Order: sequence, then C-alpha cells, then structure tokens
Amino acid sequence: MSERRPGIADVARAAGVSASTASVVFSGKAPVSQATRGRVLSAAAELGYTGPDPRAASLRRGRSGIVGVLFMEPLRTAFLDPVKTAMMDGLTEGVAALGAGLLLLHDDATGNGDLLTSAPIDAVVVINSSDAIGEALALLRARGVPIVVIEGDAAAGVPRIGLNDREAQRLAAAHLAQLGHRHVVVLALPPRRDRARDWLDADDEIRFDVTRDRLAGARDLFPDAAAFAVEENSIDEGVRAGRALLSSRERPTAVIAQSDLLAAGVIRAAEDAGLRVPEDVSVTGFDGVRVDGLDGYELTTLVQPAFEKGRAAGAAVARMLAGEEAASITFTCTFREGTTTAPVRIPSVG
Amino acid sequence: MSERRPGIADVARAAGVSASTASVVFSGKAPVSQATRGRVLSAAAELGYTGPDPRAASLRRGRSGIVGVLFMEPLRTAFLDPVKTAMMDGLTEGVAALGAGLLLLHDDATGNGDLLTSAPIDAVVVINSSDAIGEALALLRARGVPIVVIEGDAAAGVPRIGLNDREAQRLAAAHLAQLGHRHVVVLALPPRRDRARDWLDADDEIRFDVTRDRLAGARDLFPDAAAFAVEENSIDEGVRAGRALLSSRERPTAVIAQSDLLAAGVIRAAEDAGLRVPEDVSVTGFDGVRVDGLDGYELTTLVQPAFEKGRAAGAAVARMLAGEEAASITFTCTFREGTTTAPVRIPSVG
DNA sequence: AGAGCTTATCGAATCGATTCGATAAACTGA
DNA sequence: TCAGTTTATCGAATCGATTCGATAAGCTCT
Repeated sequence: MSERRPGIADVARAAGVSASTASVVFSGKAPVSQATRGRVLSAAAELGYTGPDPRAASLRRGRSGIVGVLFMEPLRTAFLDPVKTAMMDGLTEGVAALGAGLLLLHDDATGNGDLLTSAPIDAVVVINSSDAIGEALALLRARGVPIVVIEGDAAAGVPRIGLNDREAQRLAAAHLAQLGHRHVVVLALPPRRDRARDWLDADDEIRFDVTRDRLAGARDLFPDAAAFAVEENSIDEGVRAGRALLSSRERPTAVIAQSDLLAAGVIRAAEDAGLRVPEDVSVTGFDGVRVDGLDGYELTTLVQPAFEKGRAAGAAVARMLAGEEAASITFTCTFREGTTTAPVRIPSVG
Repeated sequence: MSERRPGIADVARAAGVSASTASVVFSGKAPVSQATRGRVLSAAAELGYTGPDPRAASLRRGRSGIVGVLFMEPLRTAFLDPVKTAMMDGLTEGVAALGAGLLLLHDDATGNGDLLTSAPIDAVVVINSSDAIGEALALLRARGVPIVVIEGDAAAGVPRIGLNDREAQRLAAAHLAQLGHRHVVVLALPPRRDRARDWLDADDEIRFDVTRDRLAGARDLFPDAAAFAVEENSIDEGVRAGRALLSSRERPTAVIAQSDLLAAGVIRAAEDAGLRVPEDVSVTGFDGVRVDGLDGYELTTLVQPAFEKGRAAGAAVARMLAGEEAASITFTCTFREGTTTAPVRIPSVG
C-alpha cells in the first residue's frame, strides 16, 4: 500500500532504457531518438511520473533556480510603494530569463533570519539596503551567495543598481528656480529607520542613500531649503506632512517631494487647506509612477525606470551566476513637466 | 587552486568525528557532548563551512521549506490591493511557523509556467483563483503538491480559506435600508478577467466568487439594485465609476462599493462633483483596510480579517504537510459603522 | 556486581537526479 | 571499403547531507 512516488529510475526501467537516457529525455541536454523518447514518455505517463524532482535536480546541478529578495521592512509597507512593486515585476522578468523565481525574505523580527541560511537560494537581491543589513550580508557572502543591491549602501564589491538621484532632483529644483520660486521646502523620505516625522536638522544622520542624494540635489539650487522628513513613504504621510508645511507662517511657494506618493499627499493637503495647485503652491514628485487616487493632476516629476531597475538586477544576478563580473549600473531619471508646477505668483506682501 | 567549498564530510574529518555526528551538531536532532560539538564547530569555522547545503538537505528531507504563492495577475496590480498585502503578511507569518519562505508565482505570460514544475516547492497557496487556473492546479495535484486556495473556486478536495461575503455584505445593505435608503447602486469588483468597465447585465457571467457573493448579499435587500463593475480594484477606478454613477439622472442615495478602494474612489468622485458624503450620498466599503489617501473619513465598511486569512492558509499548509486533512475555513467579517453613511434625506422632488 | 537505562558516536544506506567519458552503431566522403 | 564523424545509449560516479539501527561507554539502583 505504500505509494512511493516513482523516480526516474522506475521510468527508465519500465521503458527499457538507462536512467541517464531517461533523464536526457526530460532535460533535452542530449539528442534522443524519437523512438526511445516516445517509450520513455509513455512509461512516465503510465507510472504517473511528473518530471524530475526539483530537489534532487538542484542538488546535482548546484542550482535551485531561486533568487531571494531581501527587504528591510515588512511586506505590507514595502508593497505600498508602487516603485517597489514595479521593481519586483521587473525583477521577476529578469530572473525569469534565468528560469528562476523569487523568494521573499525580510530582515526583521520573526526568526526568519534563518531562511537566509536554510533556504536554497542561488543569489540574493537586496532592496533599499541600509546599514542594518550588515550581518545578513556577511552571512550571505560567507555562504558564497552572489549579491546585488538595488538602491542602497552596498558593501565593497557588491554590484549596485542605482539612480542618478542627485542630478535628477537637481533638474526639478532648477525647473522651480526658473519659474521664479525662491521659498522652497523639501519633503523628504525617512533618513533612517524608526525616525519620527519631523524637520531635518543639519546634524541629522541620513542613512538612506536615496534620501540623502535627492536632498543634496535639491540643495544644489536651494542651499537653504528646509527639509521635513516623513516616517514612511505613503500618501497619508504626505498629507500629514503637507499640513505642517503649508500651515507654517512662511508658507513655501513650492514643495519638492522626494516621492510621488508624498507629492500626492501634499496636493491633497493643499486642497484641504483651500490652496490651489499649482496656482498657490507648486509641487514636484519623484518616481513617475501611477499614483492611485491622484486622478486629475499630471504630476511634475522625475520618471525613474523602476521596472528596468528590477530587470537589470535580474540580469546582474544572471551574470554573476555565470561566473562573470557584474558591474554596478546607474540609471537615469527623466524630468517630466506636468500640471502641478507654475510660475510663482507675485507675493502680495512686499 | 580549485576552491571547492567544504562539505560536512570535510568538517567531520577535520574534527575527527563521523559525518553523522557533525550533521547532528548542526541540526540538533540528537544529543552531542559539549566537547565534540565544540570541536566540530571550530573545525567548521576554520574551514569556512557555513552550515549544511540546503539543496542537499532538502533532497534528503524531502522538504525544501518553500511554499509557492500563486497569483493570477502581475504583482504590480496584485499589491495595489491592501487586502492582498495584508494577507501576504499573514501568510508569511503562517509559513514562518513552518520554517518556510514564500516563492512568488504568477499564472500569466512569460513561460514562468514551468516554475510550477521546476521549483522545489512543498506546497502552493493560490490567491483569488479563477477558473483560468485549471491546468496549473492539475499539474500541481499530479505532482502531489498540497494546495490551499484563498478566495476562489477551488477544485474538489482543495481546502479553501474564504469569507462570509454574502452575509457580510447583507449587513451593510441592511444598515442602508434601515437608514431609509431605497435607491442604491452596487459598485462591483471585476466579474471576470479582461472585462470592460460597464454596467452588469443580468446575464453577465460572474466568475469571481467574491464579486458574485457580495453582489448577492446586497441584492438580498435591494433585489433591483443596479451594479456597475470596474476593471480593477483601485481608487482611480472607483473615481471613474463614481463619476458615472453619480452623474446619472437618477442619482442613487447610496453606493455599496465592494471594496474600500472603490469606496474611496466614489467619495473622491462625489467631492469632485460637489456632493457631500454622507449628507448627499452614503457610501459603504468592504475590507476594512487602511486606505491611503482617505484621511478625514471613517469609512462604513465590513472589516475582514485579511491577515488572519493569510495566516490560516499558512496553518492549513502546515497541516497538509504533516499529513493531516486540512478543512476549509470561512472567516467572518464584522460590520463597522463609520461616518460615510447617514439617513437618506427627504427627496426634494416628490 | 550485574541488570537496565541513558547518552554519544559511528557506518552504511538513502534521497533522486545529472553528467562525463566510453562504446557502439550508423552514416559520410573519397 | 576504410578512416573519420555523428548520433544514441549506457554505466558509474557524484552532488551533500540525513537518518536509522547498532555499538559502546557511563550511570543508577538494588
């Protein structure tokens, strides 16, 4: 009664061929005559053999066909960000070219830490890494697992897929400057983990590259621009921050938001406060993603190739698995003028 | 020069013990004396051995520690839905209890189809399955891979994690009826894949359980309520649909949206049309998730235990892997009255 | 001191396929 | 017809750990 699943050996025996031949029928790695292929296939059908066991194959091959994606945050918040999901789509496509799939990993809480050691992964892509990831990275390197980082501080020798954040943000700032804006405020992404929503001081430590670089780009044109940092990248956070920014006595004429979600939030906050965008206040975003719930505005923003970034990461993984050296890549954002920026109005008070 | 990674056999040799003992040191499946454990561990450190190869372990164990999550849509759109991400979080936790991780699978496009056959997965959780998934399911069953379905048409014998959609939706409808509403319209989720945004005819085929059951619940109280189906579950779709619904000559006094996102969209559309919620039009949602960008309203909705659903799916997987029978589970939604529903106003026209 | 346990350790079998080199058969061209 | 290729097939080694039954040593209790 013990219904042990048939193995390739059983199929081979039933078909009257060697196991090696049967194997080749399934993998296609060597020529097989039509006749034997037929016999093997029908023997397999007869026995209910559904193809080689991936576990055994991956042991022999030394490859599991699985690439880990390591997040620094719970999935809930990671996937709230359309940029990340677009990246994931790109990554999916990138590793699909390898015949691989994506295993979700996150670097926090529930002893999932050991998935890093116990999961059969061929490589890992780290999303938005911060320094907190140190140990995890070390572990993986010791295991000899190839690593690629998207947007983050990579350890030396780790290929990094990045963005020209600073130059890009500078473009938006220049656009505002050209429209006559002088009083500009930056709405920044979190500078580091678990940092409360508040203004950024000069001595505030900024651990996330993205936040730092975009801020630098804005200050290239507005060196004295104040910056307010949110707690997470979401529309609601943008709304809350927007209320703070727009209600201050010296209301800025323009807000440089470091993401489209934040920009959308600012716009909502402005509407709620009875301000018109862009007549009363100009707003720029960053990312160029479709923001659900911003229907009606065309955001002035920097379009980043999120999908491409993911795909490039996949390609880098492929290269590393092939034993080649994978270089870091810096993608370029393009400036897109929308309807949320306009020339500054002549101040009513001299 | 050939830097072959050391195996447990090498470590054992260096430590002067048998491979079996060394194995046990790492797995902890049998008692080992402090002395030998120490020798093995230091030998491992010396050789740079980072623990057993998961590929080999999974062959021997017959378990890879990986559970597939099968989506019917690209991640981009799947994760737009906060319910799905919450479910994913729950699922993550559920399978973490098993020491397993999640492998992303999606049933579309790029020949990823063969991940289903070639990936070393111990089980699969299908999200929101429709009939389109037939072949995939058959494939998995043939392979003997345990399957659990969340919200969808399961094949016979497949445990299903569901919701009391109909009863729940009926509660919201009853609430509106009690407030005096008589002219109610249902804003429905897509009835099937690739169906254009439009009114639902009586003979429209509804392939998604969720859409069908919630609609039935609404019609239990409003048998003649018209239903308008969107193309995808998003705020923007809600806005578009909302425009259509609210501008019709016979404007309804209440809208029963089948999701919170759609409800949020309707509210936005109402605002844009100069209507007040709930004074001019009442709106109910479904899901009870945090909707980014709906700050200011407390949606009247049905709170579903999305996280719990995910976790239950994980638990069901665990049970099936343990060889037990996993029963289907139907979760219950709770009605939550917010500020988006109010008594119907006396019609100005008799 | 010897029966009965518990604790450590080991050897050998096993998980299920893949792959490489060898061999044989079939075909090519001069 | 014979040397030289292709084309098919096979045997055996290998991937790297886990696990089970056996064995031996160390304890406890009477």
